[in-house]
Amino acid sequence: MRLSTTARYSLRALSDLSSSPNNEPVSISGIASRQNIPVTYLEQIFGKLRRGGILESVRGAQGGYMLARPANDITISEILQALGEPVIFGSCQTEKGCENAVTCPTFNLWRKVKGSVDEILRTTTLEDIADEKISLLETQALDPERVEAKRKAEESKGE
Amino acid sequence: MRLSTTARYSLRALSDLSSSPNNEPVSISGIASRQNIPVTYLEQIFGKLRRGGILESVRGAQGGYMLARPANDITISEILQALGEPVIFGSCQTEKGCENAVTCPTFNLWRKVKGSVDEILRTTTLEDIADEKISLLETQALDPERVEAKRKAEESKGE
DNA sequence: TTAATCTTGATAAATTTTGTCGGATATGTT
DNA sequence: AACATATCCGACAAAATTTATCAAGATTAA
Repeated sequence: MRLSTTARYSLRALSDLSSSPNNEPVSISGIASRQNIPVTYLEQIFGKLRRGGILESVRGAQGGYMLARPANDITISEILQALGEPVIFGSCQTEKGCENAVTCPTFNLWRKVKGSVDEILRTTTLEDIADEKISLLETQALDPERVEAKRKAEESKGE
Repeated sequence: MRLSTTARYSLRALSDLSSSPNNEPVSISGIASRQNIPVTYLEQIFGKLRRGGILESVRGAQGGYMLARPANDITISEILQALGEPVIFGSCQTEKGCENAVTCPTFNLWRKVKGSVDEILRTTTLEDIADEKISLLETQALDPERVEAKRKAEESKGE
């Protein structure tokens, strides 16, 4: 269960893009060199993002890319969707689905996990990550080590 | 962002294993044929699970595998860990980590997502999935389509 | 002893991801 | 018009990962 580098490149590139002055197209080569991403690879990615309605482009000299909408109106979920990187945990969750979902013991588990992840991705916008608006408290509350420590504390209390 | 078939095979196989009468070792070939998993592949997987403390084995004729602990004491998180399938979303979350986590705009996002997923995997046991104990209500509340529908309903209400 | 079964390591096949290349098209600037 | 800067597109290549197979060995019940 991991995130592709395509997705990571994309978020970094979009973050870079959205932190530059608006209304002016930004060239791929600039972003690529600042973010240390292969130019030709980023071209492909931006193509997808454009076709997916995340970016708009201006061709020709002084051209480049810009956000199709304000950063606070673009969710991470949309970005991943435009990249064709669906969040899938069970085979139940592929396009064609899985005929034996009813009897599959893991169906509900993956449904729950996917729902939880989707919830976060759908409520986080590009602006949030560009401005690092995600509350540190919020992330700490979910920090595995802290949760584990808390669990153990309660466990030993109950004994 | 997807789950490997190794992980899916494993959960199905373990689910099969834990639903058979205790104390008796179950052969790989039996599980493989019931669950339609390549025998030799399942051998590899069970090897990892044994070394990871999830399974115990009995060699020789009438031998096979059995759970090293009660099913309600084995979490999904542990299983994935034994398989060497860490839940990783940012490069920040690899073993070696990522030196620029402090300035990385996506660090907090992936930390939050990972925390949320880990929380579920850590609190769900093998028994839960074998018995399908995960509440249907719980999964429906997180169903993407329902959440989306709800969101839209509230949106149009507010206009 | 024999048959069943796990154990291990190497390797092969398949698939996916990541990255490259060549050329086409568009457009501002000189 | 000529040129420089860019996006655009499809095919391809390289690398990595996942999935699967194979062969030979070790263990043990019957």
